[in-house]
Amino acid sequence: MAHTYGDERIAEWLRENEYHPRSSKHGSVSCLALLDDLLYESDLFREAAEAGEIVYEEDYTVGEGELRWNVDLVLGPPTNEVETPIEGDRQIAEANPEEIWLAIDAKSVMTEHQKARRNRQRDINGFADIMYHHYPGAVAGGVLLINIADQFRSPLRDEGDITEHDNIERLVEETIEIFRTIDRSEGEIDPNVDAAATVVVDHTNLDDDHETQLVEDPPAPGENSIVNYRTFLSIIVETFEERFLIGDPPNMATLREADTLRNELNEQVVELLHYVHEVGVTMEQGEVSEDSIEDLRETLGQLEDLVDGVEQRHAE
DNA sequence: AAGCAATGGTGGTTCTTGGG
DNA sequence: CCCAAGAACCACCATTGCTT
Repeated sequence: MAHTYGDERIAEWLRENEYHPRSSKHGSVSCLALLDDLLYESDLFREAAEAGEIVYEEDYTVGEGELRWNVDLVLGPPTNEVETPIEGDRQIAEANPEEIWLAIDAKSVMTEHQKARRNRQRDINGFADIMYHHYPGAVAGGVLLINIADQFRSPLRDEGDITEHDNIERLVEETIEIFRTIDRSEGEIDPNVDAAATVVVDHTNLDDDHETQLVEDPPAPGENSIVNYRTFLSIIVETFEERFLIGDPPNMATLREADTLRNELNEQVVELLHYVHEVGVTMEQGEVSEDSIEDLRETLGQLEDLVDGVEQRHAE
């Protein structure tokens, strides 16, 4: 039986269900469909999943406080020694992961594109940044559902209040462009997203004969665009395989440590600059105080200590 | 198992601001 | 005065934990 890819499966779901902005259903559907795509496309991943070496979890909370994020789908090695059995026809177990190796956030822009797209762009960037902070090296991807229907009924608005979009093609085109041009990590381990997909659908949310369709013609991204769903999928598969399934996975503990150390260095340099400035000002006034010299000297010493720490830890 | 209130995430909507 | 962009708000959904 032929495999149905995630973009088509989202469209199928929308064809049979009503879209509700406050529901997490559509996001869940697209994430699980993507999970099936990964299992289908990557032999290495499927084998690891079948062997119980990788599990998945939906709606996973990363970090805490300000740096908290609810991730729609995460993949990683399981926490407990006890192997969770694989249930259902999906060849991967659902369990709590020990580390996060791959994280997917699903977002949608169904109406009010003008305003919503900037918010979603911010979400995707924030998501990638937080993932990098807690799980440096984890592959981060975003799936963005974009509606191109020129009419849309929002369940949040008053009955009969149908949103009409003239110039919807231009809006969708610009929205895709925003997600095409957000910064990517391009194989590096950095606070950017590894890949993002834009899935264009024609969905009115009206109970009429206008059937929901997956849109693949322009302005929907073509196969050679990095926001095309299938291209997105291959970038995710390639990055994920190379980083976690071939050879030794990166040591996240070391990466996290390096990140805090780098941040400390940065902070110390900023402080140093501040005191350099202070000394400069007092020199202009012709009255260099012993205090400001001492502040500068002290900060310099602290920076030196940090550098020593780096050397001890990392020099061979 | 069923009912219920509390809670938090979500994406659209409204309000505010700023530039022309 | 108008429009676009950003911030703040809000109504609803799903989930959880508790009680019956």
